[in-house]
Amino acid sequence: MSDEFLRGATLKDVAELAGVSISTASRVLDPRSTAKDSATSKRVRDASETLGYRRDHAASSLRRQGTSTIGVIVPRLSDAVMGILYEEIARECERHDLSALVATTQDDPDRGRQAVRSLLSRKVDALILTTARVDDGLAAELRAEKIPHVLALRADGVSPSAVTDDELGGYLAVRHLADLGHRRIGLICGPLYASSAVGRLAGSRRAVRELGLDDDPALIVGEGFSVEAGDESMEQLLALRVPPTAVFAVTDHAAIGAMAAIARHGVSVPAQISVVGYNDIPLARHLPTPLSSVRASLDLIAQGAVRMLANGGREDHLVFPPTMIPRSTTSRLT
Amino acid sequence: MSDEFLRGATLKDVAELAGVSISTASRVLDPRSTAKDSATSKRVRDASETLGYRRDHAASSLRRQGTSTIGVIVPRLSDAVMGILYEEIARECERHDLSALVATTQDDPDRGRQAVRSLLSRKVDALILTTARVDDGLAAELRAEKIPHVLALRADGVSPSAVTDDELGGYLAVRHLADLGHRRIGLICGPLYASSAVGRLAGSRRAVRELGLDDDPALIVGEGFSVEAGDESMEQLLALRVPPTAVFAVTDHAAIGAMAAIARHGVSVPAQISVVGYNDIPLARHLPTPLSSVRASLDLIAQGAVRMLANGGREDHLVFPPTMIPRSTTSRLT
DNA sequence: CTGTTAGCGCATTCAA
DNA sequence: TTGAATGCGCTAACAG
Repeated sequence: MSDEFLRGATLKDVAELAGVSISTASRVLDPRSTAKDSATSKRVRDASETLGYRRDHAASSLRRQGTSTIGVIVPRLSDAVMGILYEEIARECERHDLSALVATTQDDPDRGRQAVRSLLSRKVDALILTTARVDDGLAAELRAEKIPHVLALRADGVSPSAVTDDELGGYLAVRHLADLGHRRIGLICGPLYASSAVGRLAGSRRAVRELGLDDDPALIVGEGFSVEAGDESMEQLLALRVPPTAVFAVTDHAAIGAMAAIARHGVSVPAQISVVGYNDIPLARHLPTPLSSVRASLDLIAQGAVRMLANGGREDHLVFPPTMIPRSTTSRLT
Repeated sequence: MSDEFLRGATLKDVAELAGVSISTASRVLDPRSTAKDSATSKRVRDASETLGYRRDHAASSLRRQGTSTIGVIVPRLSDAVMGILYEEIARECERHDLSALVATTQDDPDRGRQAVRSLLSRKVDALILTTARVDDGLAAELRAEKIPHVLALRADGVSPSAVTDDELGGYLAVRHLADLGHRRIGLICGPLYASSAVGRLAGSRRAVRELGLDDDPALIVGEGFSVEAGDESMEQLLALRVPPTAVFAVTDHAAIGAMAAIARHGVSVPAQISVVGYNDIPLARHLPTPLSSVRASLDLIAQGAVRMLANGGREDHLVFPPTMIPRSTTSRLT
């Protein structure tokens, strides 16, 4: 084929082949306009086709201000929750004729700023951050610089956000365990820089108080979302003089880690210890012992976040109610 | 602050504030040149700092041909293996002063082409695909159009690639089970459009033949990488008149699904059925029953793929040897 | 509806 | 070392 294939055909090439001016070609090929079926229009499209023309995204977005793409910042992609959330966001973007760009931060505030810079340098129209920290003013800076953004999954109470009602989720989890007769419930918490972790803890604490459960500070452990964190935290709980009969973990991964620790100690789930996770990732229902979990609708969060950006409207703070999904890791205290 | 913060300061703004020409500012701020400490140089950097200048990636890459970014195509990001692999790729890109852009395909060839177009339209310098299919000529098309690319994880035997020795991995898995005395081993396969799945199957078949194991076609089932696929496949295996005493699953996720099915049938792992997975994802060692798995070095694959692109060299076909990691889901046949 | 013209922000010639 | 000028590929005025 011609070299156009190599370095990519330009609008000029297409225009020449179709025998029209560059601007006509540009107009015909404009994805926003509906396809006309005039003769010239067809010639241009044919030319574009045979040359394998691809609009230069850089040049295009340089000219018109705005790229129709939104930047997404996540702590990591190796975490199923974040992977799923990002996919949902990308999917929703597509529906709005937007594209998505990701950057990861490893939950490091510095890398968070770096990610913002990098995405902004790619001229994204707006940002979705899933990395908001209560101890870091990144969102405030974005507000100060008037950079359109939405917080997802984790909020800061100020910037527009789409989250699940983590407080309610935490409450439901402990409530479920209490309904099964458990009075001594371990809480495996996430990092307190994440509003989601804080909310889940607050909710479970409320349940403990309201229901008059065993309120022992030693039952509150952990500060990570990961399998490893859950594993270690559970070890602490099992080392207690009086271990809990049930555990609520801040994420499904932490719950899985907790179950690993429990298994190592020769204790059985749910016969001796009940476990509840959070997020209801697809894996949860397919574990050897299907995991009871609080379902957070990542799809709704994603849709909400993208829509707030797309509509430009002020829907401000979306909060979706979670649902307790009982499975096989929770049972009545005997 | 000034409006520069809003729409982003340009090189012109920086130059004016520093009292130099645009080209001088451009040169000083060129990330490739080492930082000079002349007076002007410092003034420019200060100006850039106070204005919060961010180079316009679009304009920059429009001018010089090339964006120093590579496009990565994965089937999905909700799969831990792909998430991890992408993160490793992004990390390695950073080391080479490159950036990475992802696109997902859901393992759909059409969306694969779409992803290529989209990435190419963003003028990536090269592509890494983890979605190569033996039944689809996408890689061949890239070769025809002379688009620099490397296949990772899955290869087509022609385009440059970085993979693990899947054949060997499959062999090692079955070999491990045979060493434990198992003679009737179930094979939960992946989709045969993926070279990785084909290789693992071939390797396990070789082991079956070489070691004179029970060679029953009914023992070969499945065609998916997912938890669900593993679950369903295991159901088939358990429905056999004479079920296997051990199972090798094409991925850890499939293995987890298999264990879920096994548990539902009240059968125990590894006492009654041994299970081996593939990839050794972080989760594997943290399962209630730690999963025996064949470790594939995703980091090496990622590094290899990026380096082949960065060095531009012809390292062609990198194959990394996998390692069998025995844990608690496999035990001697009693 | 079409073509002409003028930049978008930047990197790189070329002269000084 | 610096600055003036040019154009990357494209879209948006504008005028016909």
